[in-house]
Amino acid sequence: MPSHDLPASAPLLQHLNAEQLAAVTLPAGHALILAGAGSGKTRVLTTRIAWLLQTGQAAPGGILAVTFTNKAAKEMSARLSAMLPLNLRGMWIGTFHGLCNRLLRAHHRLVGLPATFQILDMQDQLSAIKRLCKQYGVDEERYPPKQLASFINAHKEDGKRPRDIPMRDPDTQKKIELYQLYEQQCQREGVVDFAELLLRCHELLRDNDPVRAHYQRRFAHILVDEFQDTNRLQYAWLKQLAGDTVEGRLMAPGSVIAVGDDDQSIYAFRGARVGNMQDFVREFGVRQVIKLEQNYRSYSNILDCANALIEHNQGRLGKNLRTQQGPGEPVRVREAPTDLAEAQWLVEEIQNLVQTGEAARSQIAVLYRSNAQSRVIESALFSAGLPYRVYGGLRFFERAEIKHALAYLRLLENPQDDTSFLRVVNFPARGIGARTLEQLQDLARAAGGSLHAAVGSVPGKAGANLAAFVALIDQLRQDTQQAHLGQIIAKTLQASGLQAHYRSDKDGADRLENLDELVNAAESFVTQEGFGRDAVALPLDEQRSAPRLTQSPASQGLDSALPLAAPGLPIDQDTGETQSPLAAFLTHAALEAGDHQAQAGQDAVQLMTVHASKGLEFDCVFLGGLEEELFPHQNALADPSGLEEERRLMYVAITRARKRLYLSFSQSRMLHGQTRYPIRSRFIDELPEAALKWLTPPQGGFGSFQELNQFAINSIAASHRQTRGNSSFTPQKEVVASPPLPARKSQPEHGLRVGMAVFHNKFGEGRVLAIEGAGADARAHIQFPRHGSKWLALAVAKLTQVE
DNA sequence: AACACGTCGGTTTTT
DNA sequence: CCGACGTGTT
Repeated sequence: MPSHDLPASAPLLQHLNAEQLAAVTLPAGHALILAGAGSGKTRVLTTRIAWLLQTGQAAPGGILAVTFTNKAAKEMSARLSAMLPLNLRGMWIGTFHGLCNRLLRAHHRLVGLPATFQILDMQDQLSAIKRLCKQYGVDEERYPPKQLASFINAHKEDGKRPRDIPMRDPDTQKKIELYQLYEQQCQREGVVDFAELLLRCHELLRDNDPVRAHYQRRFAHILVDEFQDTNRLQYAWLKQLAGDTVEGRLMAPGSVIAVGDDDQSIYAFRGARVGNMQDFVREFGVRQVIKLEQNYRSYSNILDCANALIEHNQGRLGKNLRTQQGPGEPVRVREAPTDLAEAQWLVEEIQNLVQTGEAARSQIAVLYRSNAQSRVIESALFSAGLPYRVYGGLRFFERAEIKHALAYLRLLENPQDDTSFLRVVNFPARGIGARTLEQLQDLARAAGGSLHAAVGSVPGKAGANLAAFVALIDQLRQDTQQAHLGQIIAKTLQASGLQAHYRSDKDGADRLENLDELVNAAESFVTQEGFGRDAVALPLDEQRSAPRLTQSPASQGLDSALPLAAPGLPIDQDTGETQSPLAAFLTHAALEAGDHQAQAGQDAVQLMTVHASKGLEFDCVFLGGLEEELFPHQNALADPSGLEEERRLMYVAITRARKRLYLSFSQSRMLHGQTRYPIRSRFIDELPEAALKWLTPPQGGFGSFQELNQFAINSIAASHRQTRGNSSFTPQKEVVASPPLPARKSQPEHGLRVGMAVFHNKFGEGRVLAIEGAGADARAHIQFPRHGSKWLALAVAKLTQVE
């Protein structure tokens, strides 16, 4: 390895701009890199690592790079190995959960976990909680399992165990109790949920000085991707790894590089804390904040929109994207009369783009705020015969048949896993009914053991059936002792009766296929992991260098941890214990739910939520439904921080587009089976006119949010004047939303007049309060007794006069 | 044990 | 309007 060899590193640094170069070649120490959208963030991260290695400032074993998603981790690894002919295996590159899992496997004894501990995904966690609730006779109306799950997860992600939670009301106390019981249940069964992986790992580092010291020494270079999305616990975990805090100051000799963009923080709802960025600067004594503002993705009209929009947020770290590309096309804005018309227009526009060769289908994305919006768009695309692909939905390892198969496999590994036991004890059906299981659960609880252990105590026919199930599992375990992973799974599918069950099911063909795919996935997993069989992790002192050829392929996850057992370290002697291929595969299945198995449509229009689009880019982006209460979403409007997150979301959407951006909104929209008449999103009004091209008259219709807002202020003031002394006055939304009375009188082609009684299919009978506009833009303000007052577009609303 | 019916709720999502 | 889920029926 060349050391401090500038010529050698020169090609690596060749195509970097000044900001990027500065970030890549930062001297050791903590730094924050504010990386704007499309500014080459991943490139900087990977080049930084490559540069550290190439210049001999770091050995592979000294590097820890952490991301949120497996996708990001894989991309980083891929780009790194393309850059350097180096062995990546000593490096710790992975997700927070993946890395924590690795640490916990290596030190499972220290944290009191069995070597075979299994990971619960969200579904598993929820069913474990439901089971717990039934067991303890919890009123599921009062304490919905879903709510309990989020209570538990939120506290774990805040670093809190049951005893750390202050109990205010009896309700909270009950939840704390259940959290504690849930913990005990998990512990007894040898399972951990996602949040537990992080918390347990955090506690491992916190409570074991030599372990912590060891990793602190080892990971001299820590790099964090998407730092704005870290939660409290992840940040605390990073701090543990970075160094000890003495009198409030972090004594960290190493280097933590946090890369993120506060303007793209869109996951507060799941615990992300942008505040970690400011905290990081303060607590790590960061002196270097580097901004990557040069954008390599979009034309300037698009960036102008992004910059102007995000400018409306308060308390930003401050950043302005710039580009050397020209203005490009203007950003198109269009108002549609209905959501259906919006979708049809969008499809026509897409067809144009494709036919003129402007863009490939796969380079066109349709983004929306909520999944429900995809329905109309999908049907329009479908009728037009345009191939499309919808992101999201079930992933491979989340499919029911796969989860069933995995449950059998988990029982082979860990018979105590009651969640898995219950999932498959009677699937396929074995005549073990709910009554029997209730009985079994009672017995198990009384004995304080697992269901598996209690099977023998169930009398009669039911007991015999249960015993047969247990015998099946035990037999299977025995029969597969010497088998390869693929064989184990194939045998399990057969012996469990799963295969037979789906074969006899008239529409079980897909599921059968998926089960076959599971065998394939396992085989390719083994092959892939096998590459790591002779991997050596080089500790910083490079004392160990001998390949550990004796390890089983699947122990790859451990091998980097092994050399850490430096002399004097109270690390389990058994970290040399290899994980079986099966155990490794089960972990893999839990931590990586697999690809969204969408249609393999090669060249298809891409449909997804704005959230799902983060990190992606497309030549052409359509963003529909830009309406108040949809985007920004109603539920986010309650507090200013919610609105700001919506704005960041809009910012993310805008910055996905390379060449063309289309924004649209509709005068009416079907939602939850009700037609709504929204007004256009305030976000549209926050964009610079100069960068826009309105495809429909901008002032047509209801006017902007600002206008309504201004009117609201006036009208509330007016109402207050009028209703002075009337304490019961509350500004109703409908009142607030009424525009001023029309100054001009229009020709009433629609035949409506103020004061008239009308009938509407949905809202029933109502009275016309006001009419505004003419022709296609005509709207009436109508008071309905049941639904309050509504502004209806007369071109759209079906109204009939009532005598 | 499979099916039918009624109720309820309904942003965003990764691990 | 539409899907998930839970309860009740055959």
